[in-house]
Amino acid sequence: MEPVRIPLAEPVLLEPTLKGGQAFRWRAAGPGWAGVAEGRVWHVAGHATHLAVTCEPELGPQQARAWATRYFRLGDGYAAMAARLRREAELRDAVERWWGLRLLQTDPWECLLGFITSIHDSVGAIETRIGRLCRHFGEPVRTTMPGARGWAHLTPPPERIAKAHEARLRSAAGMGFRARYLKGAAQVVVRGDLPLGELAAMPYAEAHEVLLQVPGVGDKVADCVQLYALGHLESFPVDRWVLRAMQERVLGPEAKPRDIVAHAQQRWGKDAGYAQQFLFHHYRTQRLARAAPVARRGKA
DNA sequence: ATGCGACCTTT
DNA sequence: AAGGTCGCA
Repeated sequence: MEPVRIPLAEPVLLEPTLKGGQAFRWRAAGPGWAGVAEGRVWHVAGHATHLAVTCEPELGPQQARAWATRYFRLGDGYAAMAARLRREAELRDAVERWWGLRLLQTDPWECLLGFITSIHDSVGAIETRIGRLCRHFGEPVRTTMPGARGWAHLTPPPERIAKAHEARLRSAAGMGFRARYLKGAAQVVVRGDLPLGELAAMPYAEAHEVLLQVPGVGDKVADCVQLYALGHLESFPVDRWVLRAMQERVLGPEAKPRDIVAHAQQRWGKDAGYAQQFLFHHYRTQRLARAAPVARRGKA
């Protein structure tokens, strides 16, 4: 399949976008990135001026283009958003350094599964765990995609997880205490009590309340699903990194997650989600780079 | 209402 | 020590 070329108005920084904790199934593959999403294996490469996309099973050019346009949120008016955020003192460095960092629009179930799996762990461990989960419970598909050649495994649907044994989710996938959450969430979805298809059309606050009823979903996971799958761009997921960044740079050490969300949403509105992504990525990469050499000596 | 420890496994 | 959630003081 000839790659579909998609012209870009603004650059897309693939590495921080695909490996920055929004999705967990992308790997470096030759000149670009290979990943599994929405029942297919994808390969995406790109530059400042265009994206080149292929997939298996193959898709027509218009459909592949439509997928990439949605997945990378190419219609968001990136330049205007980034220009607005760049005027904010606390965000300026982050926006300039990571111009081209994008928000993804992923599948709601894959996203929910990913962020329940992510609870209390590091990105590397999360990717390993999700890989194992998919290998053991997901449908295998043969692929010749560069970087993924051989067999890939699709994300197991809620029906599959709902009937899996919790003990196997723990041992085979390494899910630990999250096994109970994930199975519970899958059961809620299968039962029809979490209308994943309808959430995007609901207002932020309403969808948030619905998501909080799901086992394993608290404020942070709900906000991740709302931001990365439902297109609720005012979501502002507060994890350890964003908590530290906002406390250090904006609201002081006493600020609690609730205060931070409220502040971000009233200050940045529908740009809050992008603001969070810039802040998270900038702060995290800085801190990891600075902490790595020191960490070997012991506690900081 | 607010705060704190437990929770599985892996990096 | 790690991208939280839950349940109980």
